[in-house]
Amino acid sequence: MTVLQSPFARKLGAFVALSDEEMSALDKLHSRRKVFPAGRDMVLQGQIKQSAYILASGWVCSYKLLSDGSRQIVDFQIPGDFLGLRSVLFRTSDHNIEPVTRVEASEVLAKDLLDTFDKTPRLVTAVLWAASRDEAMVVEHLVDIGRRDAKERTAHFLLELGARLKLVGLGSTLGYACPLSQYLLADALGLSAVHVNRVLRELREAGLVTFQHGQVEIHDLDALVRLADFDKAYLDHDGPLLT
Amino acid sequence: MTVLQSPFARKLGAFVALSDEEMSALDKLHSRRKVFPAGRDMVLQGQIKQSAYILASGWVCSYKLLSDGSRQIVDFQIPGDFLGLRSVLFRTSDHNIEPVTRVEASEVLAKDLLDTFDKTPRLVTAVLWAASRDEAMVVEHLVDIGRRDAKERTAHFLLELGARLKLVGLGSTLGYACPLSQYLLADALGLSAVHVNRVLRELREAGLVTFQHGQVEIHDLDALVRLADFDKAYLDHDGPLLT
DNA sequence: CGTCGGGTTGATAACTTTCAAATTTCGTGG
DNA sequence: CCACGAAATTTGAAAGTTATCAACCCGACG
Repeated sequence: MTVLQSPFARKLGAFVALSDEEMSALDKLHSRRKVFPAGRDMVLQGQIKQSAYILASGWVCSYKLLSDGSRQIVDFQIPGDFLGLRSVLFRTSDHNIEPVTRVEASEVLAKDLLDTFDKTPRLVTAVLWAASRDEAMVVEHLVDIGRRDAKERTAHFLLELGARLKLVGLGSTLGYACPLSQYLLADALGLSAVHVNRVLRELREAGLVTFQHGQVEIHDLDALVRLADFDKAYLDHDGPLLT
Repeated sequence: MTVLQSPFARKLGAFVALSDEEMSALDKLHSRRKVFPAGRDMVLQGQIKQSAYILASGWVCSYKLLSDGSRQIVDFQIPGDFLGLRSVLFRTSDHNIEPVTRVEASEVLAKDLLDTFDKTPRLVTAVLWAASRDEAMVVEHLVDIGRRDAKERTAHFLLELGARLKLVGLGSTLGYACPLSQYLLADALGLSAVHVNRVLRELREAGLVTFQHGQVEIHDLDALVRLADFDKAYLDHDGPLLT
C-alpha cells in the first residue's frame, strides 16, 4: 500500500480494496498534469474525442447550455473528483466543463483509460461505484430543484457542498471556502441570480448561514439541516464492499 | 451469437461487442423471473441488501420521498432497463422503486451480480456504460426541471419518453402507449398535477401533442422539438465502442 | 480615474401552486 | 348490461413564489 495515495485512489479504495498493482495503475493515470485558468472550458458539449480528468486542485463545474442562452450547472467538482467520464465513454461529450478557479488536473486519455480498464478489471468496478456515487449526487440535486423551494434548495445545496468538502478535508461543520459567485449558484440551483441574493440574505438574517467573501459559515447546523431536509446518507458509504 | 437476446443484452451489446460467454453470463442473470403488481414498491429507500432487477415488461418509476410528503420521480424505466444498480453497489438503497403497471422482471441478487462482474469483467465496462447513459438521462431531466418552464418541460419529457420507447420498439415518431397518470407526470416534472393538466391542454390546443386515454400522439414533431429545445444526442450512441 | 464584474435592492410582471368543486373514466359486483 | 364508488381529469379563482427590469453600490484593476 502506497503511503502517498492520490485523493482519487483513496476514494476508489473506499469501495474496492486495491492491490499494489491496481494502485500503481491508478498512479500512472496521473502522469499528464495540466493547469487550466479559470473560465476557459476544458470540455465542450458536442465535441468528440475528449479526455477525462482527475482533479487535483481547484473547482470546476459541468453544465449544459440551452438554445435560449440560459444554462444549467449539473454539478461542481472538487479535488479528488473524476471529470468527463461520459465524454470518454460516449463518442461525444454531452456537457461542458468549465474551471471555476484555476485548476490543476491530470488528463486521462480515452485510450489510457480503456487500457487500464482492460488490464486491471477491478478498477472498472471501482469506477462504476464512483460513477454511481456521482449519479446519486445528481439525483439529489434533481430532487432539490424539483421539490424544494428556493430557500430549502439553497440551504440543501450549501450543506451538501460542505459535506463533500469535509470528506476531502477542505471544510468542517463550521464552514468552508467557496469560490462560487451568486451567478454560478443561480445556474446550479435553477434560480435567478437576483433571487439567490435575496435567499442568501434571508438565510443570513435568520442566523442560519452566511455566504460572503468566498466563505460559507454555518451558524446553526441543526436548523439548516431541518430546513433543508438534509440527509447525507447518499454521500457516505463506509468500508470497502469488495475485498 | 444467440438469436434470442434479451433486450438488456442487446442494449449492452450496443457498447461492448459481447462474446458468447459474456452473452450467456448475461442470460444467467435472467433466471429469477418475478411478477410485481402495480403500486407495491419493489425497492425501498433506506433498506439494505436490496436486489437489482432487469425489467422485462411494464413500467416502473424510481423516486425519492421528502419529509413533507412530496415526492420527486427521478426516472421511469421501461423494458430492457436495469433497475436498482445503486441499491446493490451501496449497502442501502437511496431511492424507492415502484411499478407503475404490472411488471415482469428478473431479480438479480447482489452476490450474483458481483460474481458475474468477477468472471466476465468486460460486462462491468458494459454496465458502466449503461449506467452512464442512465446518468445522462437524469442530467437531461435536471436541465429540464432547472431551466425550462412547464410547457417546454412537459414537451421535452414526452419527446424523451418517445425516443426511448422507440429504441426498444415500443413507439414511433407518431406516438406511443403511456400508462402514466397526470399525478405521476407531475411528480416527475416537479409540477403540481393541476398545472400538468393545464399544460397538457395548452399543448393539445396548440396542435402539438395529445396525451389522453393512455396514449401519447405527436401531431407536430418539428414544432414540439423546437419548443422543447430537444436534442436526442444524449440518447443514441451508434456502434460498439469496445470491440 | 474610469471601467467592469460582482453584489444589493425595489417595483412590477409572469408563472405556478393551492383550494375547491365539477365532470369524466374505469373497474367491479349485481 | 347496468349501477356504483373510487380514481383521474378538468376548470375557476385566489394566493404565493420567482423572474425580470432597472438602478445603485463597491472594490479590483489597468
